[in-house]
Amino acid sequence: MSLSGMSGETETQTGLSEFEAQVVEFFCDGARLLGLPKSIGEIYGLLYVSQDPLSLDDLVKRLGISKGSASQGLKALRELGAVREAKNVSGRRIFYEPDVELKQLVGGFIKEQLRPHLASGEEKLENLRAMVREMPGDAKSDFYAGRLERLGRWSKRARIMLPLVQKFLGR
Amino acid sequence: MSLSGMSGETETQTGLSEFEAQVVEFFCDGARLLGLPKSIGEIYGLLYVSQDPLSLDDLVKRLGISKGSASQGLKALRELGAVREAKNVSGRRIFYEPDVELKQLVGGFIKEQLRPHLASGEEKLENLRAMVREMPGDAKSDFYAGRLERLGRWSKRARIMLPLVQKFLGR
DNA sequence: TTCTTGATTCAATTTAAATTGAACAATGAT
DNA sequence: ATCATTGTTCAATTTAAATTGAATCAAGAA
Repeated sequence: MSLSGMSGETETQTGLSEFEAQVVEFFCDGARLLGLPKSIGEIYGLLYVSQDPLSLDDLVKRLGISKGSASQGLKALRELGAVREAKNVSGRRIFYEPDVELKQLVGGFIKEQLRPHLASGEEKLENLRAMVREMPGDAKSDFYAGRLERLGRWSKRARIMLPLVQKFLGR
Repeated sequence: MSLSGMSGETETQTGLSEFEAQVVEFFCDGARLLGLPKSIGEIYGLLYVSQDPLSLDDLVKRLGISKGSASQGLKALRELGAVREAKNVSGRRIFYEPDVELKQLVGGFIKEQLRPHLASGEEKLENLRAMVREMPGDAKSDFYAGRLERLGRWSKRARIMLPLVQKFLGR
């Protein structure tokens, strides 16, 4: 409990209060868990704990990260639908605020991170099936076919599961 | 379609057939998706595509990985409950086979990977709540309290969700 | 138009994670 | 007991990923 003046903080301040730092760390852990770079967790975390939208420059100054990181992180977060531009009062500088609806966050993550991987997996699985079809029908190819069938069931489960998860978490 | 002799393969062979290689790669992708090292995907993948249990040495030779990697990878897979020792006919060498029940795999992953992280998150969240309680009750601390409340809801959702996912995927 | 400020890009660097392999333990055979 | 074989550990290395920052681009302002 120190860095941030307890009173009139402008948005030009530097560093984080103890509380802010801990929230940021909390989201870092979250990012890791999801396989995202920690800078993304930091950025989202600071936006999450801030009452007012922040600019790229604010993020750079307060988190002590580079402009490059901040820009790339914000880009990723926009693509995930986890942040949006706040409607802009002042000049041409863009301010960001977090989307705090779990529903959106989960939806974006599934759409941007999970689905593509699952789709490429499906593809590879189909290739494997084709390879087994080419094989002479012996005991081994039967074994392979069985294994692939099982993989197909896993994959199907995943496809059914995702919308359910999404539905459950939305609202 | 080349490396593996189409006929009498002993378990001492080297390298992977095209089919095996593709299955192994499939599981590598899966491992990445789950945030696990690729060697773990390779090991599980090769076990998955093998009719007979394999020893650490088999894995080293066929995957071309080091003994260290194989040992550590098998350890992790055992802890996840993703592989088990096959009952041992021959000498003191240990042979492994995969657990191919999605239910077990998911259960192990949740128990070993997810739960610990979620638990530590809960802890940090509780710390944050304590910090807010210490704050003077002004507009900002109210804002913080609101944000934390929301985080608490996310966390609760996750706690409810996991058993459901597990139940759905098991059988 | 040029100048200034803000944002993006990407090659170079740094950091973190996974892998190696040599040394060490453990276990069984002789 | 010793020897031979198998498995583990962990410091050093390699590899992959994230971060930096200088160059570039874009958009108003003058």
